[in-house]
Amino acid sequence: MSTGPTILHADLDAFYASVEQLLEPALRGRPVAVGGSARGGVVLAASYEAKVHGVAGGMPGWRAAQLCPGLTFVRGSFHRYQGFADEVMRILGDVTPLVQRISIDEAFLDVSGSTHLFGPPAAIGALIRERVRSEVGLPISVGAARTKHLAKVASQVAKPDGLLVVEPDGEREFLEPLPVGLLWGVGPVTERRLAERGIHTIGDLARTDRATMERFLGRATGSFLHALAHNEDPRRVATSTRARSVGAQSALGRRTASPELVREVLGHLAERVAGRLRAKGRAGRTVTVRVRFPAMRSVTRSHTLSAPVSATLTITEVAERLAWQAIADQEQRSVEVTLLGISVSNLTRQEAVQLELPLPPPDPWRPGSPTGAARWALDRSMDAVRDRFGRSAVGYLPVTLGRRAGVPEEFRELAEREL
DNA sequence: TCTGGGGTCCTAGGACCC
DNA sequence: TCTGGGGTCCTAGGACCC
Repeated sequence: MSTGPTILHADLDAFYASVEQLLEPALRGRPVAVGGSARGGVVLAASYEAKVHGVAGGMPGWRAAQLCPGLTFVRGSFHRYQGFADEVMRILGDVTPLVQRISIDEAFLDVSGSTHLFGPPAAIGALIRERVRSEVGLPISVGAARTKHLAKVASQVAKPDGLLVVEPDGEREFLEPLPVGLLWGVGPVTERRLAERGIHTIGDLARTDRATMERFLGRATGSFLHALAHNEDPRRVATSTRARSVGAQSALGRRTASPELVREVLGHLAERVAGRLRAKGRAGRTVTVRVRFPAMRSVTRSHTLSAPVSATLTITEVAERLAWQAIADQEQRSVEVTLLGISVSNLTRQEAVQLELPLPPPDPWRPGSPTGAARWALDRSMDAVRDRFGRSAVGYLPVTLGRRAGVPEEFRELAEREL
């Protein structure tokens, strides 16, 4: 049992934007936004030169342009990112087999068994950074500490392009002055709630009694943060858990919710979701639909079926019914929607012979449509055609969807990729 | 000028069961 | 006379992360 700072957190800096600067030398040293434009859309990633002006991921493009004159918008080379990230992960794997990848561009490493080969954690961190820089060409920050959580905080503090080792006897001193927002699980809302009580730093948080925190943050969050502020690491960062849901959504701009639009969008989303479920050999009992209205007001409606489903048409039908429930609840004659989404949860393994039950009697059940196993078999054969000839080769819906708001197809494909 | 897409987890109320 | 207590599932909303 090691007591040294043997957990490393390695995190590529402004990953998408750094790749763009690597691919296009003219962008180096300049503020870059991946995604969006000065007229609209959303920024998916920003280079550090843009971040110093306040540009951040998730920000509307027009706002980013306002904050940072001279910002260059690039569309994004989404088909390239996975390869660069995989290269980096391969380098991490050279240091230790104990690598836990937690997203496309970051991973935890347990290097307790590697120090006899590569030296102390600080040397290992430096080696990783040097190799990633020289062999891939990207900046990466590394934090080292006794626990995963603390290592992650350290890498955030080390950014950009830095290395920070927190020695065990310096942990309290390190955490004390840091803003609470650096803790995993403290977002803007929690940060504001804490600030209202005069709690700004992790030190402030550690001095607050647990009961108070649980009262205004909820039991789980309160006790969790209490433990973190005292540098206990109660939550295991989950290792390779199975997906609990599969979903897809699509921003639409601002469109009137016509039957044609709803059917077409939900049909495409169901095709994506159901296809991914079948590819994983899974199916789910709960179908959830999200409908977003102007001003970011969104509602969800869900329905749990008696048996798991993964057939495109079945998911489409349930989703359509749920979406109209949500829209009808708005009590307006003409309803505008800005986003539709479908998610399937309550997942189980898809058995070879699928018993996809018809919906209960009150549901609109199309008399002529193939049911249950027949639908699933039909989907499987269309999956096979798509595997050979591409996604658009065959489907239930004509690809007539007009120009929609939203991100390039390659971004969705990157996002839905398994790590 | 009007906000992406993929997820996870927590909370709270109600239904239902024993 | 007038209503326990615990557990589980479902639904809806929301915070958060990358």
